[in-house]
Amino acid sequence: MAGGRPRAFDADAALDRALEVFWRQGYEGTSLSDLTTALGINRPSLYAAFGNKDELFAKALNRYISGPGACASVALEAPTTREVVERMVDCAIELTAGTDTPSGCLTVNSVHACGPNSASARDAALAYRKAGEAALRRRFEQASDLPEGYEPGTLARLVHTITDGIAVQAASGRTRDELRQVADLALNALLP
Amino acid sequence: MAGGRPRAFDADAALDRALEVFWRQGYEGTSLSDLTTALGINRPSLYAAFGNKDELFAKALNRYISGPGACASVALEAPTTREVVERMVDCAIELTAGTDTPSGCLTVNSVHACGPNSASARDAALAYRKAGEAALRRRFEQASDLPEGYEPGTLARLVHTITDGIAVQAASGRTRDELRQVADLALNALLP
DNA sequence: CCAGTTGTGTACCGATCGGTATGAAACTAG
DNA sequence: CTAGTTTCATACCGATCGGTACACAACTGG
Repeated sequence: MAGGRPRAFDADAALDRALEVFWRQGYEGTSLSDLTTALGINRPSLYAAFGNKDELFAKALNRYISGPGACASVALEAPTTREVVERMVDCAIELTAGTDTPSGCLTVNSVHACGPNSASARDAALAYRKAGEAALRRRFEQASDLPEGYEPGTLARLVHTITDGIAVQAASGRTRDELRQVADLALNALLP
Repeated sequence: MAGGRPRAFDADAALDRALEVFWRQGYEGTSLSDLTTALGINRPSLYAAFGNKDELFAKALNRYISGPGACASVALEAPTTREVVERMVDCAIELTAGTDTPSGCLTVNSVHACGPNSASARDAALAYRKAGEAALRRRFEQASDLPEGYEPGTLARLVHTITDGIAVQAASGRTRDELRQVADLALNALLP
């Protein structure tokens, strides 16, 4: 049992770069050549380290959720309903309209990859989205300060709808400050 | 001056089918082979009638805006601010979660086509989106019943954000009835 | 009939797609 | 050193991509 030739690149850093490419160009808009040039490695190394394109996307999506997108699950820990929603929306704005990262949301983008060869990427994104919304609903179900007439499931869906909308707006070029105004208006109307 | 061989297909009906394919699969997810089989014509006929893939997409997008998406501009004619928003949101739900048409919104989908060869499709979608939002803002600017503290531009952006979110939710599989509940909650909070 | 024009069908173009075979290079264990 | 193992680099695979050349069919005006 010997350990062969050491790999000449940092797999973690490479995955980060893959995430950035998928985030900017989407699953369908990213080719293997785009990936190999961005990662600075050649094709066989990519396949040996990450599997095929679908698996690499799945790993990048994983990193997206647990890295820059982690604020969404952290937001659930806020004490009040209002603060949960507030942090959730703030997270969406920073994530999708931040200046250091591509515009838009990777999961929202991937939902719209509906070509015949994109089913696996789309399904992976849908699974994360579904789980995220279920967690938000559970958080509201356990809340004691939910305003009268607000159903947990419906509120969760509305918040998710708004953060999705923010992602689309960010992908359309809307700036962070513009989205903050929109978010303030929505928040003050929804949970005054 | 003679009129050559008559074309063997209905160009209008073909364009409708092209729209449906782009709507369901997105610009990047739709190949020329998908189009020719869906339209029932062969490649040279498609190119002679509609130009290249980009031009066909532009024409399909045009038809989308002036056909099923026309409810968005009709909504602006409603008498009150509340009704404008109400119809706008209803339009988004019917358009993106209707049972006779593909799920999701073509312009929202196309914004997420950000591969290197999709710039023209993306730009066309962005132009329509920008124009639609400007029209909504102008409608609110001329409104006399705008609630106090509501800025026309911000409200227009929020409504657009919500309709975008609805489109994403519809593309994710959410049903029309679920979206109606979400829309009701949002509307009652925003314009009680 | 003929000439001119326009659409149709087939068969093809170079480029790129995702994915891989192959052999040399770089390491570890003995 | 050698044997075994893993990675790297090149070069390639069939399939599909968007787009087109070309010959023939179907029409109109004379």
